[in-house]
Amino acid sequence: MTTPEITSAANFIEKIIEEDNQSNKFGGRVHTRFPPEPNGYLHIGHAKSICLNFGLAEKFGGMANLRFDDTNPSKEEVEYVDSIINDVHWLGFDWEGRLFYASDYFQQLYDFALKLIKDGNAYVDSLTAEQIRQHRGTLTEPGKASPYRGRSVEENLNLFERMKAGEFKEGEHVLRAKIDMAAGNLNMRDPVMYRVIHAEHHRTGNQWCIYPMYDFAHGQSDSLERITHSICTLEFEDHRPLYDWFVEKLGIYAPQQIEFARLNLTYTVMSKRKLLLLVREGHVTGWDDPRMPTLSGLRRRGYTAQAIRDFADRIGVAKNESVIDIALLEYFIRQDLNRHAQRVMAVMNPLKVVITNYPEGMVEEMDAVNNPEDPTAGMRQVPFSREIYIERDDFMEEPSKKFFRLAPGREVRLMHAYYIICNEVIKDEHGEVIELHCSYDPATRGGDSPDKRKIQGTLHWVSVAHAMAAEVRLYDQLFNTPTPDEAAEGQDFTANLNPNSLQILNNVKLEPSVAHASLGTSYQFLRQGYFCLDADTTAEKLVFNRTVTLRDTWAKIQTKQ
RNA sequence: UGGGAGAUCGUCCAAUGGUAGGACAGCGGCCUUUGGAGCCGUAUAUCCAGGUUCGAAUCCUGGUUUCCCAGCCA
Repeated sequence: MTTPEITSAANFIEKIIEEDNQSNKFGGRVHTRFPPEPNGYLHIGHAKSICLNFGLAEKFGGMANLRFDDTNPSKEEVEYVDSIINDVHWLGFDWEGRLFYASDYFQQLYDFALKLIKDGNAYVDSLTAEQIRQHRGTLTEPGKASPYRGRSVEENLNLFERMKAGEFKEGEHVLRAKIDMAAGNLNMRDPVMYRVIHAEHHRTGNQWCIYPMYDFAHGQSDSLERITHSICTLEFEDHRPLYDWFVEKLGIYAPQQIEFARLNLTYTVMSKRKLLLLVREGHVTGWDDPRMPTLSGLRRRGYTAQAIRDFADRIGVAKNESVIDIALLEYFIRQDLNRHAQRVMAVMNPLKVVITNYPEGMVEEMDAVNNPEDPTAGMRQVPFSREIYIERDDFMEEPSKKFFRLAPGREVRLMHAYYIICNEVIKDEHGEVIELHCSYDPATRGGDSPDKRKIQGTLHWVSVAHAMAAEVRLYDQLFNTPTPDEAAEGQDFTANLNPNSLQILNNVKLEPSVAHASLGTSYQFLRQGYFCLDADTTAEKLVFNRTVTLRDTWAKIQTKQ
């Protein structure tokens, strides 16, 4: 990789770790983990967390685990497990065999619960969910004790064992921690530890019908794996006292939890719930729709792991809730692809040009540089002939002052080929331009003239006889507002969906060298942007996705006018 | 007086008592066989009010304001 090191200042988590190493808090160990719930596909927000956790381990010579928080069988599926494993790998991280599941610890967690019951720190409650909610109190008023709070250890043990044995229906009983119903922190008002769920678990099958709540599983899982720094997002800040309480009552190893602000991006949404809704309601074609902020979507769109990692490095880590401009992500994919993508000529919206003084039937193979940023990328040959396609937007019958492409009487350069002058404009009966008659200067072969005369415009082109047809999918932001979550009164975020987020071009002409395109390979379509071959490609039809446009100063000039 | 956490250029992130700096975005220019890339330059910020100090983004006091929490979700 030629990507230069992104050097950012130490973030606050690295500073904490440095201090911990100074004080020998964990004996110099650094052990993190990325703990997703397998209830959806990973998105770029997760990438931030993955890069953070695995990056920290790398930086401090420690380890990072991958652990699935699979405590709720009613929402979790193996499809998600597989995609998550694949995505973390794709990003370029390795858990070195330390792939764990919270469900690995179900027996241990059950034993922990038994201890808490025996010590009088947990009890079986038989209130309904609704009653529990009412007893919890409100943000400003304390809760009140459940009538079952005083059950004896024996009775609790008996009931809990029968919960486990499957004697009760869902909702009949739960196991609760006995803490403080008047706590200002609602998480401490006797939180539920276990609930009955009669559902098949993707790993433990029907072995269990009671499942630990996340709050009773997560901290202990970190403890069992001897995680040193349990990094999580801000909303778990007020769960930390609860995790600390469990660890203390259980007398087990105590990791240190550190919270950071999750990633938000303009023009997209970043919650699994909302992404799932987009998929379920058919607003996108699937989790890997190239407009989705999922890793599978970005990958299909043509984003590289390197670009995403560089992005994650650059945005930093802090506790300040922030929204990153999507332009920053685009900057990093352009940077990566500019250095690595082969250049190729593609005409999106073809306009036929006949070069009247070029011999009929003649074909020349023109030498073309594959990547001016990378001398090792070599050269290729592109066939040139009497009839070519150029971009319709590259011709203007009455050009404005700043337009320096083709126009009647004007000379432009055909990249890697010749200078041409437009002599005649052919129109159909509606006045629509359908063809241009031009003449070329044979002395300018290769795109350079002996007299060194100044040529303002350089156009890309494709030989009519050699052109390959393709479908090209142009993507725009999925939402038409930077903050789609802020929907108008009475509407939800789907009201902000951009109806024009996908535009399909069916008549794209490509130079023949792309015949060898393989899935996922990125090209720069000269002067237009970066594109990659899509999985929808068939033997009959090439399909390309536009990853991102090139920066376009002409477009900017136009919008200013 | 419910609990917890934040507030620095337009957007992110730095600066931990000593010249407020970087990136993206913007603007201007140079260069160019991609109106790409690259290069150079440039404007813009410490939530507010007091206080401590030779000196405050940083420390103290008091405000303002934003976010999170009342799932048997994670």
